Amino acid sequence: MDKIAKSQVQKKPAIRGKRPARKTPSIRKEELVTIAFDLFSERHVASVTIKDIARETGVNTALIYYYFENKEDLFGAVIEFAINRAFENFRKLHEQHLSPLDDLNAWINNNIEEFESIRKLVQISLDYSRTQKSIPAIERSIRQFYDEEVRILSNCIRKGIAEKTFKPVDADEFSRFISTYLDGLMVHSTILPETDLDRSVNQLRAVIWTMLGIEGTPPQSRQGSATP
Amino acid sequence: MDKIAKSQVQKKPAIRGKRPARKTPSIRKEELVTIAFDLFSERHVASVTIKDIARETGVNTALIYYYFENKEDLFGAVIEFAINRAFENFRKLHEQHLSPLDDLNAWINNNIEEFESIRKLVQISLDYSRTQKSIPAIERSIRQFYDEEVRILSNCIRKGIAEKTFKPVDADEFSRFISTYLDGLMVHSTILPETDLDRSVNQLRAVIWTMLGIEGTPPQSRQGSATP
DNA sequence: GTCTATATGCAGATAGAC
DNA sequence: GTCTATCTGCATATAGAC
Repeated sequence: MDKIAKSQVQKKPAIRGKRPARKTPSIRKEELVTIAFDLFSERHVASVTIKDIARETGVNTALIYYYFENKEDLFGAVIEFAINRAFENFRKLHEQHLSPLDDLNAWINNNIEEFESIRKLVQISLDYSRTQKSIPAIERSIRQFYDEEVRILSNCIRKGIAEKTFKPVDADEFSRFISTYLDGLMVHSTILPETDLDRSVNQLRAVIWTMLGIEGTPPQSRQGSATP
Repeated sequence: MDKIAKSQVQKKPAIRGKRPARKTPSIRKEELVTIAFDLFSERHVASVTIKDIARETGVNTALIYYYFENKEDLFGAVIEFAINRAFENFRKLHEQHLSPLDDLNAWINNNIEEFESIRKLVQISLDYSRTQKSIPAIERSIRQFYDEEVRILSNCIRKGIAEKTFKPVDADEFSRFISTYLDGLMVHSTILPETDLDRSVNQLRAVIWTMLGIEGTPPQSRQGSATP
């Protein structure tokens, strides 16, 4: 009884928070990683200071070193986080749809929906690649991300070809082509912010439809949200 | 006579160099810009120190401040330099070839030949875009670069369509598509260094040939140099 | 035009209180 | 878990000699 009471008393003062409420490690860590992810992708690691991240998160600089060994460690965690999130996203695409065409459309739509977050991931991967540092685990993750993206698309195309709804093409090669184009789109939209995403994706659809000999006009994305 | 002799004498002591031979301002400046260009594109501005550039150029840190106001100024000069060089390169493509098909091939080949230097330019443009700073002159240059690249290609496609050697497509839109794909390729080859450039370009050719309904198989790039 | 020497400031990182 | 205070080192930038 006394012991329990005591332990309760012990907890109370711990809960009385200062400015930023005391959070469980995992929450705080995730919070830091998410914010660092945004900052790093927007401005490059070297241009973002630990203080920037701390300020943006609303915590003190030193706290970052409580959760991460150093800036590089944080950067690693950020890449890992971004890639894992992207992978989770791929899972949606693994739910088997009925037709390869539906799968294809789902794949494209997913890329539109997740455009911003994929763009950030690509950007950070690019920044990482320009680092001299070599962290095998991260490199593996990045490769896996691209492989998985291409694999999903490639499977769907292969299936379509087998079913004769798509004209025969080299599925792997063509998937890589599409993936590369999308990367280009990410870069373009960063360099030229006025880039019309919907138009660019519609153009991609036009090419895919022609290459795969799909009948009819491809579905068009409209500007803004999906709501009418 | 005397005046001429005197001017010759004046020059002599100037030529007596220390470790790094004294150079004319324009040479040195260009040298610094070229080296900075390589470093910035490989490693991002913020990760390259003035000392790095000085060391690589074989001069003293302070000399950089003799030629440039500060690092940002140097960065601006680097972008300007890179874009101008790219523009000079475009001039080749303006020499009118005989057929649109030759023009198209020339355009693609140019992109292969200049791949490294365009990649660096794209990389630096991307880095610049992530800077908060807005230097209108630079932004204009970057836009002009993309516009020009697309314009050249688009003209050639338009001509081919007029001559009925190409199937009708939206020339501007399709040119932008190709340009975007190439940007993607630059990114890809940085992130995934094992990227097979020739294969990727051949795949691009396959798509272009299909989209434009060009008869026969497109010319294939082989690995390595053009020599047999 | 190029160097030596140096000021200055700030970013990354730690110690230790609470 | 979070903060205050502080050290350290290095990068940008300048002054001034040659």
